[in-house]
Amino acid sequence: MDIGQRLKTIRMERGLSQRELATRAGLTNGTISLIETDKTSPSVASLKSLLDAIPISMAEFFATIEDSDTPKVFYKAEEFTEVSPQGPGHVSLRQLGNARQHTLQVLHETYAPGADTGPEFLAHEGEEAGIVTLGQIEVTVGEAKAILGPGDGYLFDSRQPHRFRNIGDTPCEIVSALTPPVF
Amino acid sequence: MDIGQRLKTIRMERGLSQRELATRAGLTNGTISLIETDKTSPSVASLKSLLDAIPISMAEFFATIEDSDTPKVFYKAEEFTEVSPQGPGHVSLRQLGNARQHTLQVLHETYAPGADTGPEFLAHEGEEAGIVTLGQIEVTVGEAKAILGPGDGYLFDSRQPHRFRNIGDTPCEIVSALTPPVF
DNA sequence: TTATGACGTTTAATATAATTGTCAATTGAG
DNA sequence: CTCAATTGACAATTATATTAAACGTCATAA
Repeated sequence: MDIGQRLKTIRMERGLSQRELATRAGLTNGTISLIETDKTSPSVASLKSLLDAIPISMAEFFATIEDSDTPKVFYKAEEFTEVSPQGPGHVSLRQLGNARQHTLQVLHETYAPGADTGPEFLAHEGEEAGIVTLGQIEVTVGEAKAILGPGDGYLFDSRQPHRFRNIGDTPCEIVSALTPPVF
Repeated sequence: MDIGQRLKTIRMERGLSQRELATRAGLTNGTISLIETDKTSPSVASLKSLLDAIPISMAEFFATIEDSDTPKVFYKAEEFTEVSPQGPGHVSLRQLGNARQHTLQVLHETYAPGADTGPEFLAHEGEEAGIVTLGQIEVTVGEAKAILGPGDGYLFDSRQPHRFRNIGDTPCEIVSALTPPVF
């Protein structure tokens, strides 16, 4: 994100010193120094004060920092967002991009040893497919059941009840795709 | 601004509980409660974590909260932004709206007793006018000098050197307009 | 009824942001 | 050059956000 660099750039553009901006915003120059050098993460109240004094809106401030005009295509591993209902516990579901803006949802799933999507079977509209990249997992779809390893895959109508269980003693990773997105 | 209400609304729309969102974001449910009830102002780092877990971008979050589609027309007194270089000390210059987006700049100026824009005369492009609403002030424009009271006004080419001094013992308020904006 | 679980809130302890005072480096004037 | 003023950064203190654990409420089920 680099809030600090962004703030510094705007402040310089307007020809303001840290002290000048500070007095306008009702803060101190020290605070601005810490923010600009990324030694602290300001409260939104503090940041709002600073932006009001420049002046520039919060939306503008963050717009140029994160949303580029060109749609985002590439994602680093750490940019994936965890969408597992219980957080990254036994089962981790790391989503690629913001599925709400697309018709396709891709997940990087990790099942800890013993992890289980639960005895109550999942079921929802659409199609679902995936390929195992690490470890082993037992997949149940309707009446069918299989144990899949690296390189193996699955593809089914999501309206069929399904369940995933890591019955091994090592973590299992799957790259999966859903359409339309569930979350 | 009401960050709390905004966060709560979005969270509810996605059908998330405070605890669920907290674990996803790596924070605690208590923190979210405090934020949503406006009992604390989160750091931008914390807010980012929450929004990433929803997920929604910072720009989106603040866009609907402050920038309405219809341009802003009305401003409360406390929404004015202080643009005095030294902050609200002797001289307070409170700007109406964001002049950078307009060709007209309106200020609510307050001069403390003895306040002075300085012996070095100001000069810049454009026109400048104002009406005194409270107290008295000595205005010098070029060779001309006058003492103005409530109801009195001035209008001149800003390229002429000018200076404002409150020579009374009560504060002086002026509503002034500049075009184009100076700041 | 009692128990159980999920929910949002509150409180005391802790981690972190913000202030204060100071510093060295830079800039401009004499 | 020297001197004074201004800048951005830093260390120590103060203020505040965040945590962890509790609470009270509301459901649902035994």
